[in-house]
Amino acid sequence: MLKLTKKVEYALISLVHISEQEDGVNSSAKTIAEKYLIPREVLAKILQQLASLQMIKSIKGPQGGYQLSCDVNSINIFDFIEMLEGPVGLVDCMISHSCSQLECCTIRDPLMKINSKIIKTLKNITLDQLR
Amino acid sequence: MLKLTKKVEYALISLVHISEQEDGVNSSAKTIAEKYLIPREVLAKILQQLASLQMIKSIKGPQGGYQLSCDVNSINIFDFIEMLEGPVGLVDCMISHSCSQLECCTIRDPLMKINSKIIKTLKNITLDQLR
DNA sequence: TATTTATACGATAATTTTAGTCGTATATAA
DNA sequence: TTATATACGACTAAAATTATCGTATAAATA
Repeated sequence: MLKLTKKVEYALISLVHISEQEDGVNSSAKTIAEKYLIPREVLAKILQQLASLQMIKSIKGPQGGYQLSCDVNSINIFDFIEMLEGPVGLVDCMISHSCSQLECCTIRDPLMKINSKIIKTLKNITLDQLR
Repeated sequence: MLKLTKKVEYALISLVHISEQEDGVNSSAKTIAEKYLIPREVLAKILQQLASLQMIKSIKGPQGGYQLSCDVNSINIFDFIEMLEGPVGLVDCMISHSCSQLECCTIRDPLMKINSKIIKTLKNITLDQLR
């Protein structure tokens, strides 16, 4: 609980890697996977998702791979996580407004405050700060 | 991801409930389970764990149940979570010092800082603040 | 133009974590 | 003695996460 998924972890590592390449240099899924010991297929899909989110652009064919196509200093970690994983919250009712406890949990309000603080923490860090 | 478990959720709801009872009044697992729509057996075990952690004391037999036996204002949420679920961290290497990425993830240091901030947030809130 | 390298993507499988159930034992109030 | 309640181990189910497989497509280059 309270953990990041491997998907987010792998995505962060990859983005940092890609953002550290010099202009015009491609990073392929294979290269990154081998360097950071990430299963190739898993990483491939994550990079595809990052590409569809316009964070990186793909170059097909031999010598192909990915290049950065966003400002890593203008994207915060919380937004990044939600782009990859969808809505995030400490408990379901922060996300979906549906509460399995019919009269709704007595602790919702305080949990919302904690939730906000955690989100604030994550929003205050941009991707370039991971480099 | 980044979610509390139902176990923690149920435990918090129960503790708040129990802490709101007048002195000498017992709260049974059945009562709490029914009031908050929590599966009885699941709740029973959580309450047993809270009892073994000395946070509540159990009274067996008819009219039995649980009573508060700790200072809810001296226990913070982070410690509470770890008492119930064990070590908590954004990524495994914050907990076990083992990193599946042999040369260790390039993003470990910045993640540790984020981790610390989240822990600090949780440590700054005591259980009585949920009431 | 055939070959190699690389991305694209859907389907599915395996694993792990979380959540819930069942059965039986024990204590105690009335 | 009976009903009520906790104690606890074993087990099952469900959900989320992680990993694998197969096939298609694009493009560089020999």
